[in-house]
Amino acid sequence: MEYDFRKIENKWQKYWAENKIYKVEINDKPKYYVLDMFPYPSGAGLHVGHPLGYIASDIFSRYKRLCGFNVLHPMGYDAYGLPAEQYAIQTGQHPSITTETNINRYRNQLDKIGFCFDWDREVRTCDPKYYKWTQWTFIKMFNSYYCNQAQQARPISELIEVFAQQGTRNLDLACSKQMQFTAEEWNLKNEKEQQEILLNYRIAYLADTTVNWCSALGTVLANDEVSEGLSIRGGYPVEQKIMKQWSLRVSAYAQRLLDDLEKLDWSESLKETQRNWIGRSEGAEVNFYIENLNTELPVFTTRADTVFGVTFMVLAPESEYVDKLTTDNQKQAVAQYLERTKHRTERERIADKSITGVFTGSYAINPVKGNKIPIWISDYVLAGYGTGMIMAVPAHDSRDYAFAKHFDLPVIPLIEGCDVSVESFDAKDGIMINSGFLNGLTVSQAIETAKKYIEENGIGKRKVNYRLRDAIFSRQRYWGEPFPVYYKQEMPYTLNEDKLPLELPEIDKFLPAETGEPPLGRAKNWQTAEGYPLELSTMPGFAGSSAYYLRYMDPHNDNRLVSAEANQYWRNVDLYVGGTEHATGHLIYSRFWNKFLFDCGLIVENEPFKKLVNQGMIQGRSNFVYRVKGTNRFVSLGLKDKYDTTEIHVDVNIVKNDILDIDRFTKWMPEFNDAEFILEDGKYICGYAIEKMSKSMYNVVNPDVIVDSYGADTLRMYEMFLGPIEQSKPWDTNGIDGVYRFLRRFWALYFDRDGNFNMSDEKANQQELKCLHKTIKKIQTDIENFSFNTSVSAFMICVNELMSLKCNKREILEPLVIILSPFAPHIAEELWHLCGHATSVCDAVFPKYNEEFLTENTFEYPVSFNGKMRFKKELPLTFTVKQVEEAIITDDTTQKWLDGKTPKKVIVVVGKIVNVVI
RNA sequence: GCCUUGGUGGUGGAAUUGGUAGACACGCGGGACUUAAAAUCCCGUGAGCAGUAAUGCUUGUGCGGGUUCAAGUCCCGCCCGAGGUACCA
Repeated sequence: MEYDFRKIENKWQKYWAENKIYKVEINDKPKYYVLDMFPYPSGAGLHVGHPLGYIASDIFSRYKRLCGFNVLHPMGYDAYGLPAEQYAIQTGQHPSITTETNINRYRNQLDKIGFCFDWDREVRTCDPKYYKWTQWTFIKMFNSYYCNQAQQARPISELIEVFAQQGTRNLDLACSKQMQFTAEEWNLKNEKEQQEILLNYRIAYLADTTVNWCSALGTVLANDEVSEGLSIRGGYPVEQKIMKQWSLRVSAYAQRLLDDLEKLDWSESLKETQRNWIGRSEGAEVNFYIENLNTELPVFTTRADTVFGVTFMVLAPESEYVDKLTTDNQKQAVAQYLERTKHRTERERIADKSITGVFTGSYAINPVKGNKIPIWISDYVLAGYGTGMIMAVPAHDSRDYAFAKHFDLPVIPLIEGCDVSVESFDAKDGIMINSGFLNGLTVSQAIETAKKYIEENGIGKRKVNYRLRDAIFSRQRYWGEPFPVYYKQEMPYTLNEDKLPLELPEIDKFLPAETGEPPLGRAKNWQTAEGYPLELSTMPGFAGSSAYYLRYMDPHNDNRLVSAEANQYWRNVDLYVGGTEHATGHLIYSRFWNKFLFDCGLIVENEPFKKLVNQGMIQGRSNFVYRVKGTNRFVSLGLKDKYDTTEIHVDVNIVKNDILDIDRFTKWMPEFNDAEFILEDGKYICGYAIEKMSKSMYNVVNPDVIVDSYGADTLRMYEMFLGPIEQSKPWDTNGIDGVYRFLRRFWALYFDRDGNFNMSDEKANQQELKCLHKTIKKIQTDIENFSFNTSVSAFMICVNELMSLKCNKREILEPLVIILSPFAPHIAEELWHLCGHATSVCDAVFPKYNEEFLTENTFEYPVSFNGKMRFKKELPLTFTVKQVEEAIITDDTTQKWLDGKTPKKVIVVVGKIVNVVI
């Protein structure tokens, strides 16, 4: 019987769906949770790169299930997003319709690949039943503060009580800006004033913040949504602007996010990316006395040792101290400078590195040296980092150096023997000079000594700074979760939980309102029953994706985010598979979100994703044809140098193994109808290039096309065979035939010459058993190591061997079906049923290998030695002492190493590798 | 600049973690079957040299050194690619 993959795949996909084979419930087996990053359903549908990670996780899920685990492997959709909204703006079609259509298309494509998802647990972030819990968590965050002493989020009600009793005394709280007040002061404040203060401590808070404003998109963006001054989506310019926005106090969790990375089984590079993003730096906050303000201002430095070399101070243009420090005669110059920097976008600032700045007119006093130093303003200092002001040490910081040279400020070298006439000396080694009590120390000693001095003399304190900022949580868009927030006396209050979900209202147009308000400004009656106005912004994309993994545990629960029982059982994700592009976005937010819920005692695990595997990107492999200029003649790749040609992208779907299907090409586009061809060896060979997979390059390969012509099992195995899962690689169908052939050969093992299903019950011999057990062992270790490309090879070797042995024995072939089933579930299911089983192959048990069949021939040799060696000559399966001796002696290096001694015990494995013992 | 990764045939990629480098697959060459093609199957395939041949020898994992009986793998110094990050004080 022929291997009819269409028939087989349709049959079993239907069977799986109808019988809910992959439905999971809590039971008494051990659990295993495998999660894919859920997709944003874009209009373009899935391309061949998307399923790569899904296939890997599917194989793993199926394998774990065969090993006796109760495997949770759900799927859903990250359904809020900009493309649907932009499409809505252009066409007027409601984003929910676009989203629904796209989801259906995705589902259709996913179903064809034969995944073992439990679709009963599907979630969509735009579903009110789902986002009810996103809003609910937001309310929790609004009603919490972060206690630095306990390193934990706590209810805000607790803080209100403390304020009423002791004010801010003895408190160490995460906040937007340091505040100090007594209980009396607190108690005298009115409701609005108290609410204002509380916003400074809430984990979800509303505040004036410097934000990335993208006017082309009409919304603010988070740091991870901006790269090099351009928005990641769309590539529009982004500028810095101060706006009142919702933020999440992620920075409070910086240290925990950093520390807990240690426990995670993630790739080193991903952890490193997160460490960089969190950006912990240890240093000190040093107070500088400001003469004309009669006050002290702190600056942050990691180089406290260089305090004797401070020759000026620099303030960020956005700093709140700019006004206070500007003296009357500098007012105009400063105003001019601010005007200029304000209108520069982030991108311009990066592109144009010319040095700019202006003197404020004020001076500070060096706390160790007592001299007067001028205070400048420059945009090379960032308002959002440290205190927005720096002490400049031009001799040992290249940026300060450039500034000093440009404005002709003094440079004082602090390290013995360094030459600062042309550039600064940034390295942290050498012996200190010109530095008072630090003279003669090494730099690292000096840093420590200086910090100690600063603390002991009340000049400042040790301080740890983080680069990680709070996440801006408002978006001026329509297609997102509404905030469960209303305003009373201009202060935000959250809705009662029983009002949730607060559903997204209908609006007539999806553009911002004429008033300049976000789109929700167009909604009618967007207010509470009492008539208080509701928040007009919506939440960003990461709101819905931060805790979706919890919702899968208990997706239909309307009373809890997740029941204690379900959470106790499923705990957290054992294996998370997805792209590395989420390293500084989703994967930080999700960890933060999870830790917050953990602090609230709502969930049992403090990290969401134990093990994480990043699948590589699949790039496109474009094909080209070469048109002779000014004609409609096309010349094959090998001959193109003889002509003057233009390179034209050609649809990769009409090219096979770089050979152009001429017939289809002429029909592809009208202009090619009468094309002529200059062939080589009767074929038209196309050129190729590796590029991003995109429509405009005609290199998008749709998985449906592959499934149609080769079947889902071939697609699955081929995607795995392509190379290591973490590696990026171009999609290249050149090898797919090999995998297809393998499956057909595999199929043929189970059928006799006449095409009848045929297995014998005869006992397997040693060789057949070895072949099987070798394969079981290899596949098992490969799956556990996520090395799927080598697994596919192992199957190929196994089948080739069994074919040459003409093996048709049940004892061998039946276990083989089971170990193949994670990779090619359809063909395995068919064969499993043909073997006479009534239940699905996924309920079988992964066979155990027997080491006995794998090792042979242990041989005792009468002399002494220690170490490892190998034979140059291969030994036969059975051999004599003499043969061993000969084998050893023929090997020069071994002989040299033996140095006249003779081994005592020689262990031979499969005639090859030998352990030799003294 | 800093951090993280990689660099192996014509191509994608293997290598039990220090033990016959190039598994498996593609491609290519040769053959069988066929009227023919497709499909299928078999043989060969890193490079170089010698031989009628089985085979033998030399060389070979980005470059240069080192450790070791033995290095793609470990150590030192470079070169190149990919990704992350960057006026972060």
